[in-house]
Amino acid sequence: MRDVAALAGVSYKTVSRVVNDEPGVSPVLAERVRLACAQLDYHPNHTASSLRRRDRRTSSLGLILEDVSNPFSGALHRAVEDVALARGVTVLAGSFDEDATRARTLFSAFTSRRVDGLIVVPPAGGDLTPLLMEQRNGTALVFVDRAPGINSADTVVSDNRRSAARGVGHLIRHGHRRIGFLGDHATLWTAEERYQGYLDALTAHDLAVDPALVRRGVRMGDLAAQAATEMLGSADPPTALFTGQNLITIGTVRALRSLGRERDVALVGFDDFVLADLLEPGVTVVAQDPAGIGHRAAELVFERIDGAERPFQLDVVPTRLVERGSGEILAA
Amino acid sequence: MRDVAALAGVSYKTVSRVVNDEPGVSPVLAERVRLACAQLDYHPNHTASSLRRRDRRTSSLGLILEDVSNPFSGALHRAVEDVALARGVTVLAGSFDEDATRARTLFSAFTSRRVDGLIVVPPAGGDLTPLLMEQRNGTALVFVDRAPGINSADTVVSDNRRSAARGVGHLIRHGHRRIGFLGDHATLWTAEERYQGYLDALTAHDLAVDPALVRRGVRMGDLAAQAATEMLGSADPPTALFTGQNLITIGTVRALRSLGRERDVALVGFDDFVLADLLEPGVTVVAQDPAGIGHRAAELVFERIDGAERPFQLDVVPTRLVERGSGEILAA
DNA sequence: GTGAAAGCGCTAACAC
DNA sequence: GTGTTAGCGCTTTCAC
Repeated sequence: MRDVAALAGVSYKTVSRVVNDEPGVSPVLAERVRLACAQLDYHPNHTASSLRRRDRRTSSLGLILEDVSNPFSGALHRAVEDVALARGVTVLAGSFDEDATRARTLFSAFTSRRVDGLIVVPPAGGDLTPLLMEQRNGTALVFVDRAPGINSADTVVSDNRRSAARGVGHLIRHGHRRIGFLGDHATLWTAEERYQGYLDALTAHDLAVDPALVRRGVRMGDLAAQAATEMLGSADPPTALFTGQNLITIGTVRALRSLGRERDVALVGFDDFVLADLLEPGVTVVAQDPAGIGHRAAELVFERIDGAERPFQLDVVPTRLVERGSGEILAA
Repeated sequence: MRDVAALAGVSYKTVSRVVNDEPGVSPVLAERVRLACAQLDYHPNHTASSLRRRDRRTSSLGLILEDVSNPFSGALHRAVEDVALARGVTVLAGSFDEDATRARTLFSAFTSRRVDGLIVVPPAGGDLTPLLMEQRNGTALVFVDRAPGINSADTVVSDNRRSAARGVGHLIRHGHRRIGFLGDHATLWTAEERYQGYLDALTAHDLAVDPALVRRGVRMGDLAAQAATEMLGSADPPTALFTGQNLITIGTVRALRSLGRERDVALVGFDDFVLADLLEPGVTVVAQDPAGIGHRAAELVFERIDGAERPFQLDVVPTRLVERGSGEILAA
């Protein structure tokens, strides 16, 4: 920048004014400065500028996701990016991979870079204190996908419990009385919510909960397939299955296939997946809206960055029940 | 940091030494400093430190992808992240969405933040000059997925041409003589390479190229479906199809389904997709290795950051032919 | 309208 | 071992 000033024959500060489009520079000088910038291939150092700036803004956002390579995270990431881009804000994203230590590493990488805001999928069993301290220090904070127990930051989640109940209700309405539940570990907030939704639906229809029809902690597709196979092979098997997650649904489809019962046992899955409609039968799902979640989270984080002072809010993003065939199989 | 120094009763510099684990601080003082850090909830400002540092390193990497929400980009991103994390490096990622302007925006956001290295999917028709200038200014640069015409940076790509030839050869070996090609626009480097591979395979087996069997620029699934339908409805239809991209493959599967010809017309697709094995028949594909590409690209970028001086190299990551049924349908 | 000087949080170089 | 001073690239404050 010094070189630019020298070449343009103006002062340091004038260059700064031109670069930042500040008013009060004569057009002649401004043009001379711009020329010098181009000649020297000058690029302003954003990091130095935000260091000195009064507001300390870095125009960057940290995004702590479960795994940038899974479709849910990807869609959420993309939505955040789009909102951020419109404001000239850059996104730092990372995967914590259900590992609280890795989440901490990401967190400190982001805060040491002084991001203006943080959008975080809270790791199960992770300690949120550092996040909340940063929030008090002025970093905008929004939780997504999972609601931490405490009401201490804006939070955006899917309507897990009611949507799960709706999915199970759908099966009940198709005549099923024995509905199996295959879900993720109870320690995962979303998994627990969806399980509660399953229970809600059963009780709402005066159906008893049979522990033999509940399998939790079967996130891996193989585990899910095995659990489904066992359940269907039992003395008093279910006529329908509700699966609480993507990979579990897919594992279950595989199991039904290899048992040759995919047209016989009804299935509703939580969370959509590509090609669910091309399978035979198509898989009925409760579809989440990850882009909607990301979009909303970005809006909230920017409201806070812009200084909004209001109580913390919990936003619940609606889901859609997508009927494709598997969920409409009638009870025998 | 000043406050920490004051509280610990030491100088500015001593704090810096402790924070950076520099040798030559007495354990007593070090402990006092660490205590003060904890008490004041002090977090070093990484951005200020890299400003002053001799090497100017920001320990950050820019990643310019087509779209963070597509599975290929996601897997690549994740692989880069993992290599970077192991070195304490943070990744900034963005989607250019096949829009050269958006790519430029990302580029300048990243360079103004002084990333140490840049991993870039070069946009079709985009101007690479700014990237190459940054490279000369000392930013490590690696191109991925598409090889720009020029040999002016390390590049990591899939073995597009030969893999496509292999896929088409697979169909020929199953007795097909009339093989349709459905691909993306010729302006896309990968699409062109795959088309050339298609031609290679035909010529290698002394088969004529019939322009009626070639449709390019059908990236949208609908377009692909329509093109496939038309081709199969023609007077002298193909007995097999080779599709040059993910979405095109899926669109084609839909078309075959609605024509009821999925067990009759052979299909090999370029690029794998989830559940390809659960369709009936399973879809045979040439599977790329996006994680492998990302991993290699990250290695190369860090080699350059570490000061490696060697000619620019072009790394070609192998693909796998995954036989699942659709590609093994024999010619009538 | 323009510029000089101070200082953001930190590290480099060198003195003690 | 430890502290002092200068300065990274920039914006602020305030004087002209």
